[in-house]
Amino acid sequence: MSSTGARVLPGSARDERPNVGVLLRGPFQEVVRRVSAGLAEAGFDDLRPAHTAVFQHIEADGSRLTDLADRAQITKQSMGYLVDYLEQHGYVERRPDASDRRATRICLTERGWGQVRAALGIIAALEQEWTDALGQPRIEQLRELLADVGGLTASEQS
Amino acid sequence: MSSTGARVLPGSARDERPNVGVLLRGPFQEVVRRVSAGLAEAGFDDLRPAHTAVFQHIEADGSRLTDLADRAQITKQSMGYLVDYLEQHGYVERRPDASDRRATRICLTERGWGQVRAALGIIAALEQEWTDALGQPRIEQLRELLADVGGLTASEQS
DNA sequence: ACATTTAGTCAGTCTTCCTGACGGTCAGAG
DNA sequence: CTCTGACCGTCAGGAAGACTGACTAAATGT
Repeated sequence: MSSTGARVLPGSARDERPNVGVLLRGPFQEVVRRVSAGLAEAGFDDLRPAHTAVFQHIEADGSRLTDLADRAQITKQSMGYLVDYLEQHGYVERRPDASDRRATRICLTERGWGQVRAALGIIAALEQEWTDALGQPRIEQLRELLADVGGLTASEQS
Repeated sequence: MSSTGARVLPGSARDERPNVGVLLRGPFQEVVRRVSAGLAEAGFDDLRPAHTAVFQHIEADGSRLTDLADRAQITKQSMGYLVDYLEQHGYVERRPDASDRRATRICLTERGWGQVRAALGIIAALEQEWTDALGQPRIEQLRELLADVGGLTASEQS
């Protein structure tokens, strides 16, 4: 995900102490790299980083385009573009929404579900690697701290 | 295979436990958002996220285009594009390299240094916010854990 | 001296986002 | 029942930022 670029966080090498931005970036981008590589290896080689925005936010019984766009923080047009691609490649399908004829529900196909399972498996494997290296308690601590920090800003958002 | 959890529902909300990828993404993107917003407010409103790649890797006495491209993991053409823009907007300047007439050194101007200081200040302020909310020891712990996890993969890279 | 490598640019393309405008649909008010 | 405004999704056009391939000029190694 080349678009993960933080805006102008300077100085990984110059500072006495790397700042939190730099510290967070390393592990985060490692996750991105591993998922991307692992999916390609598992046969899902027609997916690009941007498509994670869809898989990450779609609900089990299907979601509306507008909802997906909101959650992924992109415009509905951009989301439409991503969904078009995924539909052509058999990962999702559009179904009419029974309760609202304006809307369509974006649903995962069997192939789409396979991709989700694969991605979660890859992340679980990576977490296991980290656990093997640092020990279960420290990873547990890391999870907790990240959740706490994430919670600070999640509540601020509208 | 990935029947580990059998859970495999997509979406951050549906899993019993968010995976590490999701946990890392929140705080990381918060840093990105804050730096971006803060720089714009500080008058550096002609910068885009991609320019991070330059400021992050440039050395105090200037760097070569090729070196910057290598460190940022993009092609030298793409880096050239970014440097052109920053040069036009007064953040960097190209100087001939005394020891190699093929090369030019990309150096930060005074404005470029100002941007670097501003970005570091914004990150420091955010870290202080987190410290106020969670307490110094926990943030210290977080730094340490992130550094450890980052160290795992930094050594793997060729 | 000549072949190879290296620094940087030029040209063209592709992906992924954006804004603006539009047609179909829903829902509440008169 | 119809009007009006809000909402769902698509179409059209454009820009940013990355890519590949081909090139010039300079340095380096044999």
